[in-house]
Amino acid sequence: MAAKARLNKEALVSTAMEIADTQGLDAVTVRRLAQEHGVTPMALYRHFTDKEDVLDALAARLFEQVVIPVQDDRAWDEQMADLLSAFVKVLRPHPAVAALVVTRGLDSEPALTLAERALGLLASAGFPVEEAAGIAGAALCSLGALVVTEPGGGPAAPADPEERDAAIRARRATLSALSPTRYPHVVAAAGVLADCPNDDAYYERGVHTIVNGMRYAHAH
Amino acid sequence: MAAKARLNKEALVSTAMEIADTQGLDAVTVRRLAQEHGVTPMALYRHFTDKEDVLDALAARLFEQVVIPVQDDRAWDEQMADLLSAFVKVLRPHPAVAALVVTRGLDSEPALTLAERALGLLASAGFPVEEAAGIAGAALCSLGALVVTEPGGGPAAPADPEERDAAIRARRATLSALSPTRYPHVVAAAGVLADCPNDDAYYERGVHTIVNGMRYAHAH
DNA sequence: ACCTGAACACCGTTCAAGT
DNA sequence: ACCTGAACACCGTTCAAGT
Repeated sequence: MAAKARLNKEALVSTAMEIADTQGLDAVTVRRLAQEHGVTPMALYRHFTDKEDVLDALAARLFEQVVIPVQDDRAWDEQMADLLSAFVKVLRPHPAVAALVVTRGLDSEPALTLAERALGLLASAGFPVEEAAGIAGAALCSLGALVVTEPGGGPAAPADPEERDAAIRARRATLSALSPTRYPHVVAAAGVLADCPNDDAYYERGVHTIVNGMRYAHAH
Repeated sequence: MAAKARLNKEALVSTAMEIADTQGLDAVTVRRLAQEHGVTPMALYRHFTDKEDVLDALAARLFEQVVIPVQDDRAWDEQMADLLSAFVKVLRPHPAVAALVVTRGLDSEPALTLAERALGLLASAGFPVEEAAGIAGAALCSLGALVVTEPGGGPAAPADPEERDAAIRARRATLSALSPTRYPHVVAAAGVLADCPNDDAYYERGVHTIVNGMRYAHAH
């Protein structure tokens, strides 16, 4: 990662992504990013106006990677499920960065292409614009929230697998030690709550929950 | 806010909440908190192990305030809607702190009393434990995500109303200026997207979307 | 145009010390 | 037991300067 060519924005975002994935979002630092590229911190300010701008670019990179499924003649809800699944697929490998999606919303240009598609599907279903906007925004943010809670996710992620497992064990122990009379269901679910199995089934359920909520709103 | 009595944990959390609400989450600082109580930064470390611990306490304070509705003999889904509404009611005045709910999950003791109730309702409906745990966690986090996107919400909130309005105007201008051929639906919804009306109806829809997703999963 | 260097006003946190 | 004070290793960002 030594300074080879000229300082490049895309490359900077890429290493920011790597740092976020491995050390958590808090480790993404102007100075750290500069150092990783063998350059002075101030050199970054030629490509970003702010640190905020760096994080915006990081979130935008996520949206860029979404492979938006081609439009076909299936029902709107089936296509919506595919669209949301494509989004989740991109978010899952980057739980720390998913927090940015939740807190920053859909400001970048790549995010808007995704939003455009979601709004289009809702419009084809007959939703009024105001309702569609609220529903689409909520859906995308909720999916972000789903991914953020991935074990070892979040802004201050313990990415070290050993440390991660220790944290999960500690959590399960705390939950199991709760009063079974006051928290019967929490204690019963201690195992699942401590290391909630954020597997394919978990996310499929999340997507289907959201799509079905849309179906419900559609049917009044 | 001068130093009167001895340094008090509850009072510290209260001023942390005020700061978060008015200046955003980033303004919540160990040094700032100490200064506000007329005390040295290190004095806080008698009440909190970490800055993380301060933020955990801040999130916990939110869960404490939730007035959990008393159990009655209505259907599980109606009671669930009330429970989630009670949670949203507490989150709404504190959009910046809601981000902590999303990223930190349900670790505190007050959060677990809320989770216990949600799990109980799902169990009474006949959901298997693993599924119930995933659904309940996702529901609460999603509601947090809904509130975080409140205009002027999020960790770096421009709480100054004048600045907030300026940001909204700027966003609407950007969205309206997009290519209407590439982003027809986004442009059409520019007004709503820029200052999405996070009113009662918006949150009611959010709650109902989630509850109905549960109903769907229940019916397979 | 692109990058450096020194400086400033902040952070969280340590360690040792005071009362 | 509770708090202070000085210090350390970090931040983001400014301004002026170099090539």
